[in-house]
Amino acid sequence: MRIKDVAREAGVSIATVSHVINNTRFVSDETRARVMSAIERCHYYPNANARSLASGRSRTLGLLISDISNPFFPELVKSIETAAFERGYDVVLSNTNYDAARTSNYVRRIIERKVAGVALMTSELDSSLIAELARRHVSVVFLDLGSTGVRMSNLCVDYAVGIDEAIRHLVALGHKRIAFIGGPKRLRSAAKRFEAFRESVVRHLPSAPPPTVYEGDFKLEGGQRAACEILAEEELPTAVMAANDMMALGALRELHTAGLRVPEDISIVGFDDIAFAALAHPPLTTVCLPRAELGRHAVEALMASIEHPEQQGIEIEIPTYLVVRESTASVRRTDGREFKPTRDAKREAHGDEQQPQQRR
Amino acid sequence: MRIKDVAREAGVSIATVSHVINNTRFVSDETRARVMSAIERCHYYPNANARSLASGRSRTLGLLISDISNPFFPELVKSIETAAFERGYDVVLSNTNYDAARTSNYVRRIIERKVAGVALMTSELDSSLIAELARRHVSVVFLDLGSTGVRMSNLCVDYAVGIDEAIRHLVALGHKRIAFIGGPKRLRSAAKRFEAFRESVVRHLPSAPPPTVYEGDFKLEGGQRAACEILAEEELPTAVMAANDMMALGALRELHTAGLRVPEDISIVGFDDIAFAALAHPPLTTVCLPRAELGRHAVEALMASIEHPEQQGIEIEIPTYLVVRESTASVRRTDGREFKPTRDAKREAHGDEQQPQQRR
DNA sequence: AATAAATCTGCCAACGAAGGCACAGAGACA
DNA sequence: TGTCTCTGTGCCTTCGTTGGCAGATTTATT
Repeated sequence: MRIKDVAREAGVSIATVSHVINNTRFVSDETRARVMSAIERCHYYPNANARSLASGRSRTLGLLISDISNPFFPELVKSIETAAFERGYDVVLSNTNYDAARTSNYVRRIIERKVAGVALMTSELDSSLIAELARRHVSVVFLDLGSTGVRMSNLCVDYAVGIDEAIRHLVALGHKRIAFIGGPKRLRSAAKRFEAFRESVVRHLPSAPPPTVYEGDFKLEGGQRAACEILAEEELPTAVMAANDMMALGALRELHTAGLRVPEDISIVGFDDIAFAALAHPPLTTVCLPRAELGRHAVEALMASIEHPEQQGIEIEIPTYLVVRESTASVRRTDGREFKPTRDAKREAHGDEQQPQQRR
Repeated sequence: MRIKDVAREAGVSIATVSHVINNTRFVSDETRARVMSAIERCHYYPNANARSLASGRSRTLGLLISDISNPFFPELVKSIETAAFERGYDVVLSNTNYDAARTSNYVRRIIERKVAGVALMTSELDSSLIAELARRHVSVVFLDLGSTGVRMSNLCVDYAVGIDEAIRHLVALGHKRIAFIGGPKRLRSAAKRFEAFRESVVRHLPSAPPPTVYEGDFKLEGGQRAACEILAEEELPTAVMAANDMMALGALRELHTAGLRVPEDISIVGFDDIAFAALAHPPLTTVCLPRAELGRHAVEALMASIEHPEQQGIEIEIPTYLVVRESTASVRRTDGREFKPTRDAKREAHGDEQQPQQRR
């Protein structure tokens, strides 16, 4: 069942069969029809490995993330996979598991496979690996990793818009003391989130005392620990913003077991809008990092740089936005009555509230 | 940077280089060392496509699931990917998205790629596709799809053990009226879960009235709808078991908004033990389907059938087990006092309570 | 009718590595 | 010294496509 058999069956040359399959040069309708029917009759499936060898590229995209079981990733992976599928590309998934050795091993495999492009979203990548990918002419798109000097595509998450929306939302609800639970400082994404928070608070609460900041680990436990610290403060904040939803959820749990009611006693805002967020109790107000969109853009950027290797280095900004749910509410005034929210606080955020599905 | 260059650099033949790389025939230590250093000096990365073409097999595993964003899958994918990585295989991920056309497209691609093996866990697979895979000599392992007649490996989830544990747990807590929220009847896995439930109830509550059964959709909404129906009953059950966690979570939410306290007023048991389960409020008692184990076994079975194509058709049972959290408690007696639980109810389940992580 | 310009198709050399076949050289043994 | 058996390597075909080059046929042009 090789192309040769199809050619014989159709009474044409191998080249012609190849060209009708790939649409790579004109073939008359009549010949094309003969070839098609021969392909059908032979149950011919082209050998992808032979094609890749001959053409030098495989119709494959690499996807290098840290851990698919981190609830941030599945949606991203799905959208990338879907976009790739539509373009005839397959996706090979690689979890670095936060392990540098493993990561470099993956990079090697990606190169050996002549993968057409890679989407990267893991901090385990040092510059030598990136240089290696560049040297081997693998198209690369960084997802929120900050530009790395190399002329490669880069999708940049705009943390500021969403976080600013969140702060405005809180301020409109009367909050003035807003604590922040950040991620590990060494991580770029954590730094960017914090910076956006800080600037926004300065802008909207210029006269308020500077917010207290706790360093978390982007995990549930970090949120819980931070919440404990918060609870130990003399004066509690009226709202807490966490740099990601897992920590927000951790804080939520901890504050709850401490007897505080959310949002009546304290408001919580998360970041990412993972599937859990909508299912939490109460459903979490959070800033959505639109991962499906990120994935789509990633594949588009990859395709562009595969097809036009000369014009590398696209930069795209992915905006974030607030999704208001039930973990935020008006701050209670010292006289026990509720703060009267301004109109801004009631405005609906444009989040599309999808519930995660379950079915097999 | 082809093997030819390495051969010249090392002063040996192409064949020798190939053989040191693949460890496929004896090479003297001295020659081997020369080759290794030449490989190093040349920064030689073997071309995976050429290797696959020449050998007829690519070191790739296919993974065909319905939807990675379904919280059931990420852990499974991770364990498969990890096990494959350790054996030098890459994983190409395919989401069928519950779409038959897409699925058959994927099967075609899998064949074209000369993938060494595929793990299947999606119901969008008709027998003609399976036959096609068999004809093209692709090793296949079914994950909980029921034996399909074909002589292929099959990992079978043993629902009965875990569900029986759950029912014993509930009965020990004094529950006698246990409702069941099932999955879509057409799905094999849903049928198996229900059957296990039914048998267990008959065994442990022989004199009780037959439990009421609600048909759900394996999604949050299905659980909510079922809970509504339950709330409309004249006599409420004291416990609800759902065929998966998403429905259990949906029911939990609905019962909660209806003013019922879980577990004080009604107990809930889920199935799967997805990451959400431990984060719910209250944390969900559920039957764990150990997906990491399932994934490991899948890869092992695949490797076995790749290396010994003659002895196909391995069958393995994956046990399930109860994880007791806080959504189940003693039933309240009609006199208002608590039912005194038997010792069985307090026994710790052997679940390893891992929190999902978040970090990038 | 001769010629030029399109159309359409075939031939064949890559692509990079695997693996069967064969052979040189070293040591064993007579 | 001749023969036999290992050991360790090299040569060369093969894997199934792609794509450059050129050839054959048809159609437009003068």
